[in-house]
Amino acid sequence: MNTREQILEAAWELYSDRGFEDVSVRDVTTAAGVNLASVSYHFGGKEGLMQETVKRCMNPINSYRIQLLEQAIAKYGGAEKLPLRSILEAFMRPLVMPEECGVQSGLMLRLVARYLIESDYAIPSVSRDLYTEAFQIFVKTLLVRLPHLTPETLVKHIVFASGSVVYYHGLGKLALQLSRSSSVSGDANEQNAEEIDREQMLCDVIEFAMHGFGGDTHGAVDA
Amino acid sequence: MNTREQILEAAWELYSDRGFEDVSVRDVTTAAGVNLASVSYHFGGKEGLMQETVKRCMNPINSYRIQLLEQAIAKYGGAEKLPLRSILEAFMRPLVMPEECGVQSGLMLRLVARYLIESDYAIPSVSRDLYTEAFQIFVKTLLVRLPHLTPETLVKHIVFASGSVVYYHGLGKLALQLSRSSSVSGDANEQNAEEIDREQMLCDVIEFAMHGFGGDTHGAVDA
DNA sequence: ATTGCGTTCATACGGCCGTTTAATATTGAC
DNA sequence: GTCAATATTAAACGGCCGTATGAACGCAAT
Repeated sequence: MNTREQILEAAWELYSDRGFEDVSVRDVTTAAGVNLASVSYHFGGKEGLMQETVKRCMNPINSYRIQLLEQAIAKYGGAEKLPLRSILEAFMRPLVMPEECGVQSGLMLRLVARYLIESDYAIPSVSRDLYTEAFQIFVKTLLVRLPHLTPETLVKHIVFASGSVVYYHGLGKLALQLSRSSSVSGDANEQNAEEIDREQMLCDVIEFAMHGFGGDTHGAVDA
Repeated sequence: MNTREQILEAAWELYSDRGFEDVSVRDVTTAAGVNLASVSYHFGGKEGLMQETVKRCMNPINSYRIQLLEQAIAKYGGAEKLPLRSILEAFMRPLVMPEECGVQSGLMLRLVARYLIESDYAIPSVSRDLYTEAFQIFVKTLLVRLPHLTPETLVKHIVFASGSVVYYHGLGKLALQLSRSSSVSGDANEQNAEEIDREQMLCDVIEFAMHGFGGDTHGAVDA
């Protein structure tokens, strides 16, 4: 029964690092130290392994989102008193700090981004319900706080905010290099040593998005 | 000499639609109606074709960004009088309306997103200089308008804004479905008929980002 | 001890991949 | 018309891919 977990763990790491299409079943089983046929046996094939890998990552994220939102509502004693900042943090923190809900960080955002693009933005059916639930809860809660905005506008802004954090996670370091380097570096694409401070990044993107949300009202932003 | 162009055109379409790894050289040459070996002859191999395809798309985008910014500066008679909105539009419009600079729309954002992810966010060296130039020009211009912000902050915000538009372009329709559908639809992932109004989307994301930029100053946002 | 079942194993299969080769066709300068 | 340079072609190469197969193994229940 350990084989299944070993496969998932190796798959998670390889897929995040190199993408789905580029990683063969042999790569996964070799890294996991199990037999080639185990993937067919446990997951029915490569497609099944891919979906299971994404599911094991997306589901905790969406559950954690809902959990954080409920905690915040309880803390402030009702959705109507909930600061916009707390709502946004509940939605975005699981993306930036996935290890807080048991998902290995660092590779998560890239894995999800890969999957969404390669699958033509089709969320795997095993995760779709949970994804839908989380989305609807947040729209409803935001509607209490910002009743003058339409649900469509709220959805739009949530997607904007998510895109900000996902994109920055991927391109942030590169962009900093590009903006600095006055064509200093000889050979291109050298890896930058300094890691991005994720807590700071979360804070920044929340700040950015908060003004985007509040911008329509000029006053609903608190704290 | 026509063969080269036919290959590039077919490659562009197939790569954007199905991804780089998933499209074989045979797929491209068949769609282009040319011989299989032509790719090796004209581009040295698949990698060369991929880079050339991305280059033919990114370079016009970055050139158009610079062009729009210069036009706006000329219109307002100096960078110091340039509205923040115009700067942001100059940076983002080429992403949303690539056909204005000769790049087929619709598939462009997906192609770039795919390439960046699959190449580990390494911009092809053939486009890196132009990309760097555009980025530096915009940071410099923004610095004139928002002198109280650090270059690092500006870079961050530019990336945030770009992520918003890219992400929304990919997930916008899906997110709308998810937020609406109270588990109405039986079979998942049905294609939504209504197309997103791109001009409206550009306007929305500029509005969103503008408040994010201006949010730190509470007053620098004009018009 | 043996039966039955879930699991793991080594191995083989057909298929598509990217690239190469050598022959042929096309072109343009002289 | 000749000849070299450029461009296109058909065919083949070795290699890795995902999957299927049937035997071997572990182990509880009988």
